[in-house]
This record gives sequence, C-alpha cells and structure tokens, in this order.
Amino acid sequence: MQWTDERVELLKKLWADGLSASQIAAELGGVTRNAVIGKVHRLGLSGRAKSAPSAAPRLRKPTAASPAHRVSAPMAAAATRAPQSAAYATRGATALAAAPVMEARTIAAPAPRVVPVQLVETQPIVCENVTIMELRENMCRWPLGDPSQPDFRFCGGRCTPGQAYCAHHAAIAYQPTNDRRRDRRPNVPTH
DNA sequence: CCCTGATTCGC
DNA sequence: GCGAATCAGG
Repeated sequence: MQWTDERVELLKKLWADGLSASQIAAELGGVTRNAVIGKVHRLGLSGRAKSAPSAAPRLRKPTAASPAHRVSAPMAAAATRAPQSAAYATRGATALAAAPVMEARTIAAPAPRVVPVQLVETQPIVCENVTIMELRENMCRWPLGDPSQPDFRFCGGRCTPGQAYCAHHAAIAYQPTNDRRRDRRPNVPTH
C-alpha cells in the first residue's frame, strides 16, 4: 500500500478527529497502526490537541542488538497483524469499513437485530452496543440494527483478535447448513 | 490482558 | 520515506 494523496488526506482528517492510530489504520486498510503513527510523525502532525504532556525526551534504545530484527518475509509481520485489514473495503462506505466481511446477501439475510437467544449458552449474551468508533480488533463485529441509522451498533463482545464475532455470534454466523458443504463430516460418530 | 502514541533504524 | 520492533505508559 502506498500513501496516496487521498489516503494522506483521510489520515489527516481522522487523526484530527481524534481517532487512534489503530482505528485509522483499520479505516484506511492495508496499513498497521505503526505505519499510521510513523506517517503522522513524518507529516509533523503528532501531538494532536492533547494536554501535550509531550516533551518527555525518550531515552535511546539501549539494547539495540536485536539480531533477527525483522522477519525475513516482508509481509509476514503485516500479515499476522492485519489479516482483516485486507478485507476492509477501502472504497465506498467509509463508515462501514470496519464492518465484518460480508456479502450483501449476508447483510440482508440474517437480520441480526433480533438476536435469537434460543441457543444454549453458558452465559447470557452481553452486547455492549458499541459504535464503530469503539470497535476494537478483539470486539465482536456483529451488527445491531440498521447500518443506515445513527443508532447502528456492533455487539462489541469479546472475541479473539482476528475473529469477527464473539463466541455467541460466531455460532450463529457460522452455522453449517447441512445441505451445503457435504464434504464435511456431518457429525462425529462417537465420542 | 487490552490498549495508546513515540522512537529507532534497517530497508 | 516507510514501517516493524520496541519502548513507555494508561
């Protein structure tokens, strides 16, 4: 990915809006938060409108050394860090950039608004109803409500980073449809 | 643990 | 210039 004028502009805007580096990275897609921070500094627009605790001259990295400083494969690190970033659509609805990777069909179909709590779960489903701004990598991206409405939220429940949904919503989202995928073992015979 | 920005320095 | 690795902290 490269820092095109448009991406730089968006970066500036989002940074000025107070988004965190990781949030901006997610919005932009194809970059890590490190890249964003690095760019921000290079653009000389760090600091933002904070109480500027700043100053705090950083000590040089004492150890250095670091033999295997970097992974051999250039993209390896980025890949592990941002497997989902590539999935984000940079183009189009910016506000939905962090939405789970789903086809239009999927968006229309599940109508997750009314979450069926019929499934047996050990714990009650806890949807934190977070906004896109509050979404983190380890938060469930299960949409709640109408994406076109201002009250649109995401579940926000805990999930392992890289996973789209929390355990509960993953169970809903990834229900095998039996008649599809027959190449998969229908069920485990015994034990 | 999760996260934040800041810095260094090989590329 | 770029950004991963690292640091320092909340």
